[in-house]
Amino acid sequence: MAKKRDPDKSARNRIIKDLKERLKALQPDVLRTTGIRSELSLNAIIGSKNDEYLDLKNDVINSDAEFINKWLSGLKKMSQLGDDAAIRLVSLLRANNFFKNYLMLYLKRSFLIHFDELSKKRPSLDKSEIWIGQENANYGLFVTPRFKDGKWENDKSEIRAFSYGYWTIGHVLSTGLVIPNKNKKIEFKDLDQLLIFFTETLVRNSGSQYEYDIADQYAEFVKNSDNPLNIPFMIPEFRYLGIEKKHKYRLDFMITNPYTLERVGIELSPWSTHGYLSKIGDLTQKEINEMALDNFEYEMTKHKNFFKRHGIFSLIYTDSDLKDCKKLFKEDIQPLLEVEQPVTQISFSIMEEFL
DNA sequence: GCACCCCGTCTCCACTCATC
DNA sequence: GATGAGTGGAGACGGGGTGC
Repeated sequence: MAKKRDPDKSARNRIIKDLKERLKALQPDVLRTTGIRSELSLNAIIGSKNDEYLDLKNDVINSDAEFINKWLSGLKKMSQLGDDAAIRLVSLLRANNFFKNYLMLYLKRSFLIHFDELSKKRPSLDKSEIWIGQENANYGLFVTPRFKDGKWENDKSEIRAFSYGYWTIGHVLSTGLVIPNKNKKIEFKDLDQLLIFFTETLVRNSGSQYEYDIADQYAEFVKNSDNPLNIPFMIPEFRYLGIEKKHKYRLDFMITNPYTLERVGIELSPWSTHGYLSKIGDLTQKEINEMALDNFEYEMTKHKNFFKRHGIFSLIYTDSDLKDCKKLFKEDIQPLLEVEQPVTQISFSIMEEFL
């Protein structure tokens, strides 16, 4: 189904069209003077090296000048290292003005075609895979999942082209949740089905009334939103060790800002499960204090480790907060879900009008 | 060393369907 | 009816791995 048109995107496409026409006009001279057989061959000689000259998976690039600069820096570096294809490109660039002009227009066009992918923050490969849930009911959430050699992995080259906001409701609806080491997925036909699975399977299994309550608030919030697909998915039971069967720690919830990729953990920490000491009738005061210290150390180490390994800061809510989960959700969690896309730094409409 | 296969990159083109 | 956004397939090149 076609989406509503974006005037800035239309302007960008008109600029791309103009660049294509200029490239077409230059092509006969480039092919004649370089001896390259065809347009396809010429484009492949330039384009197939993109991933080597720049870091397509991680670099965030906001202008064609920056893209061309990085590309040429990568080309120079590879030619100095003795790469034959790069040496060939450098010699063509230095000796042939037709080729030089073609290359500059080509790179500019390539940047504009892939502007959406290159200008957004993208998750690194190791942060494109999340495992959630309990020991025998765990699921994987990937950006571009594919099953290969008996396990799930991301299709690396497609991570940057992913069209939904990373770790949003739209993301989960599009990829589903994968079953570890089996070529099976839990897929959701619509939003209602996803939210029911979220509250009644993923969260209810945790056995925490507070988590269940917060999950209900979240589901209501998503249902009432004008644009539910763009809302960050509130990831439940985020596993510290990923797919490993024996888990070390889990976070109650984790929210990722789809634009900045900043992660925030939410830990509901009532005294009854995180501090209360049972069966202490025969223990001395010293032994009781040691037990309490162990509990405290465990909790604090968990949050330090989540930050060190996964870059997650955690907000910890105790009994006084949990007395009113509705208030907690509205005041503390909802603002993390109401994220807005930063204004695009380049206005293609302005470029088209004046340049 | 060579041939082959697979994967990852790119562009072009044909197609569908919403919007102008 | 024309145009444009989005998608998927085809075909190009380059690199790495493998087998002979």
